[in-house]
Amino acid sequence: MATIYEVSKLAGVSLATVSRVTSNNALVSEKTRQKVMDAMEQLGYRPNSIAQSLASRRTNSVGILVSELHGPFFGQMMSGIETELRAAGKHVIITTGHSEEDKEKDGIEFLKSRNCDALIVHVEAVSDDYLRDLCRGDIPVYIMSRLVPELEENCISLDNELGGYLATKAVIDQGHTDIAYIAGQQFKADARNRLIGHKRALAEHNIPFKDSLVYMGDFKETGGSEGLKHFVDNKQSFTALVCANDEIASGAMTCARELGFALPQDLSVIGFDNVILARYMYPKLTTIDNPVNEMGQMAAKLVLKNVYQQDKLVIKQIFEPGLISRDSVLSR
Amino acid sequence: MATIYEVSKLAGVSLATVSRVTSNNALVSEKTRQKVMDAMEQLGYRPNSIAQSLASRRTNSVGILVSELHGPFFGQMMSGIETELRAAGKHVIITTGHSEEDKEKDGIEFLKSRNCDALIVHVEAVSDDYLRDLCRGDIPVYIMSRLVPELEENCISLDNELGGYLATKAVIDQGHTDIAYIAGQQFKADARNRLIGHKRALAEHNIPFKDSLVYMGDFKETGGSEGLKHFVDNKQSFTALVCANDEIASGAMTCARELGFALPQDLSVIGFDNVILARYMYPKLTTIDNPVNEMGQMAAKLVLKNVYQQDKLVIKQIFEPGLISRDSVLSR
DNA sequence: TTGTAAGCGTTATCAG
DNA sequence: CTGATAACGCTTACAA
Repeated sequence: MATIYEVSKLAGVSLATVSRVTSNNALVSEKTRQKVMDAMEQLGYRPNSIAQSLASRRTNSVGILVSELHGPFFGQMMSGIETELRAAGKHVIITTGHSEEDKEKDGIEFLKSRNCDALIVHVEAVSDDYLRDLCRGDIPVYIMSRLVPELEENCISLDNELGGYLATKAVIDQGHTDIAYIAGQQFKADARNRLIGHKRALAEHNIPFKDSLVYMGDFKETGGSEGLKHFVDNKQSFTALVCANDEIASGAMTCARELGFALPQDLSVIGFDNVILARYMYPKLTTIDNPVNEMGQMAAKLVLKNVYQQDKLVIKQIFEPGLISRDSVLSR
Repeated sequence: MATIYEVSKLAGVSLATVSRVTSNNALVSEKTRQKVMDAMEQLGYRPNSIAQSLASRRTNSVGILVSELHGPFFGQMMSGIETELRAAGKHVIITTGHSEEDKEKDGIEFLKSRNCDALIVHVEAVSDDYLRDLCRGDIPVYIMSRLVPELEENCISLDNELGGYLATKAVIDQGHTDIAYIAGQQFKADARNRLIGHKRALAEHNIPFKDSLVYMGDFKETGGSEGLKHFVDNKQSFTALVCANDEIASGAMTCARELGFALPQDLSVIGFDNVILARYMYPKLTTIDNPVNEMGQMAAKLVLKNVYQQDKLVIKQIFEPGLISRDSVLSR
């Protein structure tokens, strides 16, 4: 591979000048620029990004930490991030935290050791304090889908309370008043806020909140099936089921069918996230849109703006969820 | 951040010695090693990976090119690759090709410019010739889910012909003889081979192959719905539908239901890939397992072995698909 | 507008 | 087993 040295020789200019034309930021006369370009072309020169990084103290890489590499949620998120960053010539280094504290911290260390210019993390297990500490370090960190007090500037998040509210309101608007709720793990802020939104919707419509109609599950299919069984075992009666995410809804629907419910006639179900599989389910799932892809793009823009000085980018830090009506909620 | 220089000073040894203990490969006396370790500890020293790369001409990064970052198929694949590589202290730089020739080539160039030690690519649009050329270059390239003639050594692939055979055989074994098939785009080798397997299964069971029962679609939901409509519009009669992948199956099932079919009573459907959503569909989809996750791991092992000299790893280049029986195929 | 030269933080080669 | 010292390929003051 040709080096900048050979280019400078062939073009008959100094190293510095070649560097100037490649980085395209300093003033070089059109004539010399052309000479240099020709030489580069002729030698098939491509700058060595490692050497560039070492000298400029900038790697043009941003580290991404997600819980999992698979799953529609993270897929959308990474997709949004990568598209935006790639277009700007930056690359993403991706690693996983598996929603476990140790692994999340480990992933972050790993990324830091890789000299990323910035980090975009989706962490669930690590504490707010840890994050505040982390943000005090020398590498900029941006946080996805989580609003950390004192770190609002670094967060891209969804208004989960509103989402929870909208979900429950959607079934109330269809005439339901006996409404069960399967929640996510309450150590996760989004799960907590969605539940709060649920309660607000009930209160606003004068429907008394009953503990017996809430099941604390987790964000997985099994959470849904266990939740539904729990309600049935306890002889609760309800015509609508609000689920804290789509996977829960899927598990609950499968289970409901096994227990002999006709869907959506005997039971209306609403999810949250509008993850791809919501479209594939039967009946197609009514749910709350979580614009993860856009949020991913926005996180990328945030780093482009703050870290790479792309000043005119407009940033939006809090996103609003919206109702996606499909076939799983029936009017009473 | 402390540098190797400060460590060497504090430990009272030379740069070279510090380097020896960090890279842990040369012989250093236990005593000096300890001194150095202490100094590193005390300074919170972490080697600068960029400088290491520049000096050692090795980045410890492997470039991954997938068609999309979202979607269960690629999720599984990346997951397999990342887990394995991360455990070995290597990192992955991920980018996308969107199944378009230009973008795939572009992605590869991007990765090359990033000085990756190796590339693992899942490309669909680029020609075999291009890949053969690419492999002649100085950076090792490994190819996922595609068997390129003359490049067998660099490929990790699935026996798609066998998979296609197994899918069709599965419905034949359940007593079906009128079998429709919705294929994927025939410029993709896997789509072609699955169809060949389908034909072999028919032939082996003395079921005449009829052109009218094959629809050339694409690997998406819409391919499934269009295919099914096509057969119905042409008044074809069939009791089983074999789909070239799960998304096609999903589209076909949704469409079938809209057309008034009861599933699986009126129509048995089988998919291919055993992508996560297969579990979520109703009825749960019978399909062919495509062990993408394992294949991803294996690709990673291949680079660990060939590029990073982890010699004792055992490599398997061709994977076998298997039948996953669920609820969407009914016995006649 | 262009050139000179000093880093950037390591690894690797050679002596000792 | 340890130490000098020259790369690695580029960026960036500073000078001209």
